[in-house]
Amino acid sequence: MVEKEIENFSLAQICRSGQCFRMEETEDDLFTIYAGDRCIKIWQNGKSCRFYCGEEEYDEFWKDYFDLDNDYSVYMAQANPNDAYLNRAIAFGSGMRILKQDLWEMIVSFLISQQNNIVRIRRCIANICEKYGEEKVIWVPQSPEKSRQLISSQEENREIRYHAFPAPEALCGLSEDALKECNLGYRSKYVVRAARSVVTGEFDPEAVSAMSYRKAKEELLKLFGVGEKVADCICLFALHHLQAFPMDTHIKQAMAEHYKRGFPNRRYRGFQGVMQQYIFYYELCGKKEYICEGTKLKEK
DNA sequence: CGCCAGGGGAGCT
DNA sequence: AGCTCCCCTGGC
Repeated sequence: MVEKEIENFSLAQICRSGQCFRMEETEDDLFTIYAGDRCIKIWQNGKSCRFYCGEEEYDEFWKDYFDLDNDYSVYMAQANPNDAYLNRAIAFGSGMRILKQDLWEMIVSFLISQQNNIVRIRRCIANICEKYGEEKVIWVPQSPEKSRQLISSQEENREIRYHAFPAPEALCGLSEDALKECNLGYRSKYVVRAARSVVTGEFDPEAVSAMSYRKAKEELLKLFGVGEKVADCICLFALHHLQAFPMDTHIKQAMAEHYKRGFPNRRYRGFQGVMQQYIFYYELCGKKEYICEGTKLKEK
């Protein structure tokens, strides 16, 4: 059990931001996050966070995963004071983080994301995890009420079974259409071929992780089904290349409306991706009329 | 049934 | 860079 006070960190916002498809608010203020073969429950009320894991796991994995050593107020403060739109977006998503997710998982997730909506992307990923991911077990407090108290004895805990994200080896032997059963549609062959590329060594995640943004993107673009936008999403959400600026339909729309002369890349050199994420989240969730209920947003 | 949109991509010019 | 065509599912 790890207790922290964290500034500019909102699991609710990250959850809705579309960079992570295996994260949900299970109960009020209680989040469940799956990452690779891990799973964690986190309770958050404002700045107060309670990670249901040991100090060791927090230090060696989750702290880095959520980019918690990085001070995002530095990025936010860089916004041009005359750019009212960007400042609105930043204020709306002030708890945003760019996660450091698993490379293989992000390749598959964003291959699936193309011509697809977020609800269905989540379902597709849940399907392939359930069918091809290794079964895992963790222990969590048995009820939301109890989760609000500190619990150390394991008898009071309850086991949770879940499925890890499938390894490339679990998918490389499938026929190209096999994942249509998981609702992937024509994207099935992209995922199967990507798995083969990894298993044959043609695409080496370790090596790509060590590359610069340019080189990594170049390698990613070699994968069948990976184009500009998907490559940039992977660079941003797995490799933490904060200069990557994925141009999806929402962002294109925002650019056309608010940055007719192009996004000021000079000004935000090196962290355009962070600004992109504030804008994306604002376009996705900030436009409709919402009622705020704690960390939850309800459509009016 | 048709139509279209959902965080595109490949393969051309 | 811009165009066409391709691809699949879900909602109306």
